[in-house]
This record gives sequence, structure tokens and C-alpha cells, in this order.
Amino acid sequence: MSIAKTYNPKEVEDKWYQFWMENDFFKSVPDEREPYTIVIPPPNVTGVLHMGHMLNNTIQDVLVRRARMKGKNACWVPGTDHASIATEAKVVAMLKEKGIEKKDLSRQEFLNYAYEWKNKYGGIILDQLKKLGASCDWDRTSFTMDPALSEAVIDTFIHLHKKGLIYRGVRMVNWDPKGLTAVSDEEVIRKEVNQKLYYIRYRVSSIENQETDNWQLLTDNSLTIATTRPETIMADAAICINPNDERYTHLHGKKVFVPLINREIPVILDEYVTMDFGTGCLKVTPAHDLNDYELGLKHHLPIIDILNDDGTLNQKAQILVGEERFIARKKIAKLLDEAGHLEKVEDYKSQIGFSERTDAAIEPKLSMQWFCKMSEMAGPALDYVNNGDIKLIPDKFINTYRHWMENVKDWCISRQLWWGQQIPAWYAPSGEVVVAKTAEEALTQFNLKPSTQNLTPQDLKQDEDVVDTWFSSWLWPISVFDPTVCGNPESDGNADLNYYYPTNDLVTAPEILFFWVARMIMAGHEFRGKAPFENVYLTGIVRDKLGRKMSKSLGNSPDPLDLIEKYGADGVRVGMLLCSPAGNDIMFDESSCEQGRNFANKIWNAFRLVKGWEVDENLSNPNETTIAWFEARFNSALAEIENNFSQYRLSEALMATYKLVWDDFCAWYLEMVKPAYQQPIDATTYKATVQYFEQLLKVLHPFIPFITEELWHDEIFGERNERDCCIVAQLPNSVTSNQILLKEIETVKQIVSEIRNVRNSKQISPKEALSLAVKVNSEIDFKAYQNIIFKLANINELNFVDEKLVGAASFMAGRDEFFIPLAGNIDTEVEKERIKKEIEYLNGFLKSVNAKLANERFVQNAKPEIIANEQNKKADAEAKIAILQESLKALA
RNA sequence: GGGAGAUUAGCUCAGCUGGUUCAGAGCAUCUGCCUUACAAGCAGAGGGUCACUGGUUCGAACCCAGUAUCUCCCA
Repeated sequence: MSIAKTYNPKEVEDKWYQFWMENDFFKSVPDEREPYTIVIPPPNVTGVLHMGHMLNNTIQDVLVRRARMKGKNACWVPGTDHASIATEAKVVAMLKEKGIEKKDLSRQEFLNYAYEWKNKYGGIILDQLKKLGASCDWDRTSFTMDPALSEAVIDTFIHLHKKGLIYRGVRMVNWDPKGLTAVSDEEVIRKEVNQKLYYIRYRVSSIENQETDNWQLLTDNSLTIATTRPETIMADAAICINPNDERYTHLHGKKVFVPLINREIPVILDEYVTMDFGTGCLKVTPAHDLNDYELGLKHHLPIIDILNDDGTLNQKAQILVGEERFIARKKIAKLLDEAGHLEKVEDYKSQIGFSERTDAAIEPKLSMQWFCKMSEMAGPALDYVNNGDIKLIPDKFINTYRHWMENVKDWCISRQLWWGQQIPAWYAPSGEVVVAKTAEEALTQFNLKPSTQNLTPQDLKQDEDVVDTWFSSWLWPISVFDPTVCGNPESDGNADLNYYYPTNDLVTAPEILFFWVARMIMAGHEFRGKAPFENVYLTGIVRDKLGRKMSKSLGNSPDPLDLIEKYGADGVRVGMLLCSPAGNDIMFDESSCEQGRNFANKIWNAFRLVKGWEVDENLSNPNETTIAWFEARFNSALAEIENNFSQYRLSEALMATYKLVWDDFCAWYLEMVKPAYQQPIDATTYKATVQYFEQLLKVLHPFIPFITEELWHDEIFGERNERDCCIVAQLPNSVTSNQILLKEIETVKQIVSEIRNVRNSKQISPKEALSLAVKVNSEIDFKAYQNIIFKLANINELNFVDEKLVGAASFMAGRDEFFIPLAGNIDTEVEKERIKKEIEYLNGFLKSVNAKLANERFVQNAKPEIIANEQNKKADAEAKIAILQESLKALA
């Protein structure tokens, strides 16, 4: 049966994935082996696979497969997070299409729809990972809203509240008026927007000292402020000026009237105000601006909130009540103008925050929220990284991590949504609140207080809000194994947790270093007293080849499944890994997948060659040297690959593997041992080659699992028992390799190349056999390599000579001189020129070496081995020059 | 505005503790080849003032300072 000339991934990938699953090769249960654990960064349950996931999960799979093949009990836990905002938005949109409004549903009805949606679409992304070959233990698939994991979240909330680390407070949050929820800083996208800067005059209530030298800004007893948000003047609590601003010293201690509503507010002094921005007078609106809020706190200003949750103006605004904020802005500009308060309007560009989910302009808003105190937890979390218990890869991220942890702000954990874990806080009719797991427990707590006794369960109302999704995912490395220890740090934990935790590696993106990685470390410390992982491998952002971030809106992201369809999963994996050193953004170009596909095809064809060989037991082995060489080469490459992995240099490990297979094995080894067309091969060489092939499949497997598994089961490798599969084969350990042999074969390769060059330049066909003579000046025994040279360079005789050959093409390899007699085919002038050039080069080299050695300070300061090295170089160059000069003489 | 990082071949990147002529790899390009494993291939070749300017050193792509450009994070 003939094998296809090109490898067809489609025919084999699904088959082997199925096979691995059926045989439970991904499954892990605790045993006596050393565990190797990765928890997946749970993708958003609403998500579909994008290139970022591809990169991230390819890396994880390489690490997991490699660990498995090193005899560890490898466990990769998959799962998804419930992504409250994104999912709720999707469900709301879906309901809307059906003509159902969220506000018409009860909480439970809404959740039923949401679960229905999740059950239908929530697994898509995990199925896509299977196409990539991800060897996750699917039996362990977790979801952040699984009952047990949700309970862990609630228990954690109660635990931290008890410890005083969770509190309720009025704080400035990023309010999404469209989504009607607070969003985290990370969910706010800043964009530059063209705006207007309105210059508004406020009347000063009394001016005692009119001896001012700046009347442009102070006409008619007024001052002028510049603002982009004129609709918020009704919420003004003060005007702030810089105390050092000499233009305004006369305003110290004065009051002004807010235009249109004529409310009197004070002029306050603070160096916070930039004197050269706008007019140097700042309106302070504590309820609607974060900086103003802080200024307000500092100066004890009242907080006047004039906005409703949906972004319309409320009663406190006194005017334009009920108008939407942007409409109100236009209207108030008109009103101000009509009343003579609007001095001028300028165009102005500034950064505005938009909700990642709804794209509504974020409104800074004071709101009653639940917060998690970060200062106490940040300390230990920082220590783990500072003292090296957790390594960030690459370590340049330590600075960023440190900076963030040292300036950590409290975490707003409540979200005004239904999809998520409902906050376990219960309110009495009086408004008093207790935190408890159930209404009954809450009742017990209330009954202990004199002010809230004799309540019935019906009197209690649970907090409407849910907790932030990150409040689930920070427990992830623990809760996927044993959710019950969350909130119960004194618990011993189950067998799984004790075996798998702490996990080994976490592979994630640097942009969530803080709000996920750091918080997992906090939670790990809180509940286990141990960091959740040892290494954090930070991948880059996948960009297109123009350097733009891949995004749906730009449409510049290829569909990963299309890529797999086109290049095979193995090809895409190689393509992703080749261009992705840790921590660097990757400029993704489809051509790298093509390279990956070509690589798989190369392996396929190497296999076809070997498979096509017929063995003749009577033949003796002519390839002893070659076989020994590849053994050495394989081991030295293995050591290099090992070293790359130990430093998480995956792209380099792959490249080393790629070269080992393509260059060393295919281009050299196979060419060296390959019998002539339709000739049989000797048994020893065949056996060695098949064995090497099998070893290479193992080394390749973590990178390209499908083709390696496919080939693994071919009959050339002999009868295999059922569980003898590439995925669980054990990687060989590198043993010391024969360095002399490695070096000498390098010389042999050079000789072959030189002969090919001679053919090329003299236009001699590769089919025409040539004769070779060598004048040996080194220790190398070329007899041992004769066969190789004969075969690869089509040489039919090798003569050992003591004198230079005249009328021959010549070259040097190391110190040895080689001649190819080519009667009448040698242009001595060209030859002389070539040799002269080489001498010139060597002289230049020698000069630089001599200069070093003649330098007293070099000889004094440099390390002895470096000096010895220079002396070697000198001797070597001198010897070569001598030989070349003789050659020159011989030609003359 | 504050902080972090980057700048090496056309592209993507290595270059560890300053020490071989150290300037590398892969891809791309160019020139030959349809040599029965592979044209998704084979054999060759070209290509760089290591962003710039100074400094330290016997010696700098590497260390230091400044400049320029870019990226990211925070405000």
C-alpha cells in the first residue's frame, strides 16, 4: 500500500484525539508520582476561540504533554468562567430579540434563561480547544458558577467579612449607565474623543479688593472656569484655585454663585489645581468626578449627586430634570449662553472612558458598594514574588507587579447584575445589614441585636447584587480541586487539593497580572498559606503582522478553526510557537503556520523513505560512524532542548527540535545512510534508524501531537501493546555525547559543502563522480569518513597525498587541504585570486589577535583561558596562512 | 503627567557572566536543480555602522549617561 505523498492532517487528527480520550490519557488521579498541574485560565463562557486562546493553550498543552512524557502525573484542569457582565449582556440581548425585557422577569426566571443559554453555548470554546489537541482532563471541567464553586465564593465572602476585609461603603465607581452596573477599571476602555471646553462665568458674591491686575478673567465681579461637563455645574460644591496663583489672590475666602441656580459655593485653595490649564479655576463636583471627590473629602465639601442611574438628571439638579446627560449638556450650554454666563467654547480632545461591554460613556458615580480590603492581603502576595517563591516569566514583569501591589486600591466587588453569585447580605426593614449564608442564619444574627428582634424570614431582603466574576476566579486554583476550603482555611482539604496544589505553571496574559494573578496569590495565601503556583508564564498579545491588536472590529483576526482546517492543528501549533518568546507580543503571520505544515510534511516524507526500505539481513553495516554520530548529535540537541525548556524558552526549544529533525536527521543522517535507489538496507542501520525515528517522535510530540501519534503506531516500529502510545511515551534523558565525533562530522559536512560548491562553480553535474585527494595536517582520520564523503558528494576515490596537487580545485577544511583534480578546468588566475583573498582575511584576523596579545594590559587583565584561546587562534591562523602561501607558490 | 520596557538582516527574533572573525537563527529574497522520501522539496548565494551621541574598559551589540522613535501600564 502506498502512502500519500503529502501529509493530510484532517485524516488523522480527530481520530487520535478521540483515541486519547477513550483511553483516558488526559485523565489524572492522585498517585505516587510527582504531580504536574496547570489550571486553565478559564475562558469566558460566552467566548469563542481567538488567537490569544490559541497561543495560550498551545503553550499549556506543550508543557503538560512534556511533563506527562517525563513521568509526571500531569493534570490540566479546564473550565470556563461565568463572565457576569458579558454573559448577562448576551442573555439580555437574546431575550430582547424574543421580545422579552429583563425588567419583566423575576430573578429566577432570568437565571433560568441564562442557564439555558449557557448550557447551549457555554461549551463551544472547550470543544474548540479539543481541535487544537489540548490534553485537558475533561472530567475535571469546572465552571465558576457550579454549585460547589459558587458556595466557595459565598463562604469566602462571609469569611473575609468576618475578618473585616469586606466592607460596605460609598465610593466612586465606574458606572455604566446603559448596563446599569459598576464596572472595574479594567473594563473601561479609554478613547480619545473630540469634545468642547466650555468657559463659564460664575458671579462672585462680594469682592472687597478690586486691585487686581488681571481683569480679563475677572470682569463684572466674576470668575471663569473651563469645563467639558457644563451639565454638572448644578452639582458643584466649590471652586478651587491654586493658592500660588497670583491672579486670584483676591478670591481667597470668597464665595461664588453657581449660574442658573444661584446656589452659593465657596472658593477653596488647593495646589492640586494646574494653573495653566483652562483658566486656573476648577469647578469641584465631588459626586461626578474622581479627583473632585477626593478634593471634596479633603475639604469637607458636600456631595451633590444630580444624576440618576440611567444617566438622566434628577431633582437635585433643579433644572433640566429628567434630561439625559448629553442632551442636558447641549441644553445647558444654550441656557448659559442666553443668561450671559457662557464666555466661549473651544474644541478640546480628551480621554473618555467607555464600557467595554456596552460602549456607554462611563460615569464616575458615588454608589453603595461592597469592597474587599486589599492592603493586608497585598503584602504577602508581593512577598511571594519578591522572594522568588513565584517566578514571573519573563521577570521584567516583577517591577510592574511590585508597583501595583505597593499602590493597591480596595477592590469593588459588587456588580449590579443577576448572573453570578448573589451577595450573602441581608437587610432588615430598618436598613440594617448582616452577612450570612442563609436567611435563617441572618435572622439569628438579627435576633441577637436589640434593634432588630422578632423578625420573620419574610421581613429580610437579600442584597440584589452579585459579586464580581474575579471574586470567583481568584479562587480557581483551589476551588477546582476542593471548593470547601474556600472560606475555611483551617480545613485540611481533600486528597486532590493536597496532591495537586500548589499547581506548577500558570500561563496567562500580562494584562491580567494584577486583577487575576495577584488576587489568586492573595486567595491562595489566605486559604492555603501557600502560593497557588510556582511559575507564571506571561504570553504576549497576539497582533497582526502590522502590529495591530487582533480584534473583531478590525476584522484582522483569522478564525483559529479555519487555520487548523488549512494547516492542521500541528501546523498551527508550530506557527504559534515559532514566533512567541515569553512576554513578547507576537506578530502573527499565517506564513508561520505554513512553515509548521511544511515541517509536518517533512517528517511525513522522512517516514515514507524509511518505511520504503527493504532490509537485507545478509548485508553488513557500512554506517557505523554515521549511526554513532547521530546518537551524539541527538543527545547534544536533547540537552539543548532541555535547557531551553528549563528557561521556558519554548520557541527556541521548538527551533532546536526543528533543526534536529530537518537538518541533522533528514538532510544529513538520512542522506548518509540511505541506500541507492531500490537497493536494500542492512539490518543494523535499519534498526538504528527506526529507533532514532521513534526517539524523534517523542521529542516532537509535545509540539505536534497528532502526526507523531499517527506515525508512532506504524508497523515499522514493531508490535505495540494497547497502551504503548506516543502521548505517554517516556522522553529519553540526554547522555554525554562524543564531542570529537560531533566536531569531526562538522568538518566532513564542510568538505561535502566545498565539493558541492566546486561542482556548482565549475558547472559539473552531481551525477559525475569526482576524485578527491587530501593532504592531512590534522589528527583527523578521514578513512573513517570516506563512505560519507563518497556518498554525499559523489566521490569515487579518496587519495591521501603528501604534496599539493597541481591543476586541481582546492579548498581547506580546518587545517587539512583537499584537491579535486580537474584537468584543464582550472583557471589558475581565479584560483590565485581566491587564495590571496583568503590570506588577506586571515592576515587581518591575525593582526587583531596579535594586537590583543601584544597589549600588556590585556595580558594582565584577561582571564587565562581567554589568553590561551587567543594564542590558539594565532597558531591556527599562522598555520593556515603558511599552507595557503605554499598553495599560491605551487600555482605560480 | 508618572512608571516600565523595547530599538540587532526585508520580516520575526536569539545573542547567558563584556572576551574566537561575534555579528547569529528561522522565514522571505536571489541563483541553479522535477537528483523517485519530500517543489509543502534539494543544492548554493547575497543581505546588518547592533537606533543615535558620548563615556567606562586592554576589549562594548552587551555596562553607564544623554538623545530620538515605538509599545505598554497608571493617572
